[in-house]
Amino acid sequence: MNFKQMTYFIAVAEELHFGRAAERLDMAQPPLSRQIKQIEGELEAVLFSRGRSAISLTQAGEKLLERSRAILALLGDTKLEMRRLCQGAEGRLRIGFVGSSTYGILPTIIRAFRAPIPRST
Amino acid sequence: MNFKQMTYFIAVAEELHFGRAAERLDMAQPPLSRQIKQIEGELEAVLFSRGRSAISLTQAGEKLLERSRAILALLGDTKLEMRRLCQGAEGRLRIGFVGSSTYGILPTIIRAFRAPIPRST
DNA sequence: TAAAAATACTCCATAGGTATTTTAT
DNA sequence: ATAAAATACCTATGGAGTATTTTTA
Repeated sequence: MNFKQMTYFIAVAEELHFGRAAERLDMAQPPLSRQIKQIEGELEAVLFSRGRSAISLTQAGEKLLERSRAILALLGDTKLEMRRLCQGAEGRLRIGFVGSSTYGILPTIIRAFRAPIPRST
Repeated sequence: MNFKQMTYFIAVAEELHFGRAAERLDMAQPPLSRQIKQIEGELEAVLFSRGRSAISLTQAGEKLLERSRAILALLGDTKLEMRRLCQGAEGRLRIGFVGSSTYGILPTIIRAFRAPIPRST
């Protein structure tokens, strides 16, 4: 089971209809059915009760829905955190030097930043 | 980023050495390096400071290690829960009927369970 | 210069698509 | 009989391997 399969499962669990879930996921119905089957195989659990004009979540399915949402939320949160940390790192970048005047050396620093990174020999 | 990449990242973060991490993951070093690079690209974050004889976690890397462990723990927990629910479902299966004696019909029930499921016409 | 990571390339597994069949009301 | 899910088959993306190059202490 992977994150993509979790989003697939959540879509089917919310729509309770493979066709509509596939549409919402912008994919075809057969690969969606197969992915759900694969999850069921891997977990050795039946997640949906299939009937012609109504599928419903089993007890295991209900639980998995809950957990999948929690896991995906934690993942999303982590991605935001990563972005935040990078911005923070940029925000903390300060350059200082000791000398009588900043103005003389500033253009040199700027040129150094803009120049291609030299290879070591 | 997916679960597999998380386990890759955790291995490198713990070993602080791509070669050893690859060995531990029972895979070659180049695909491991590529997967880590791919994570860094997706998250737009540098996770390791690379030096010749020492790599180390950046601040973002430390955070991701923490979060990855939490996410994988939650996933493992979920899988156990699924198994537990299925066992529970099996445990609740009871068959009853109204009649004077169980013994006469029991072999019939057993045969019915063992027979191939008939197709509807 | 040597140990380690990155790159180049090749191959294969699997996710996804289309067409079709099976199922259940 | 019909709507919906499952199956069959094909294609293509990308993950993993081997060989090699690049890096830096």
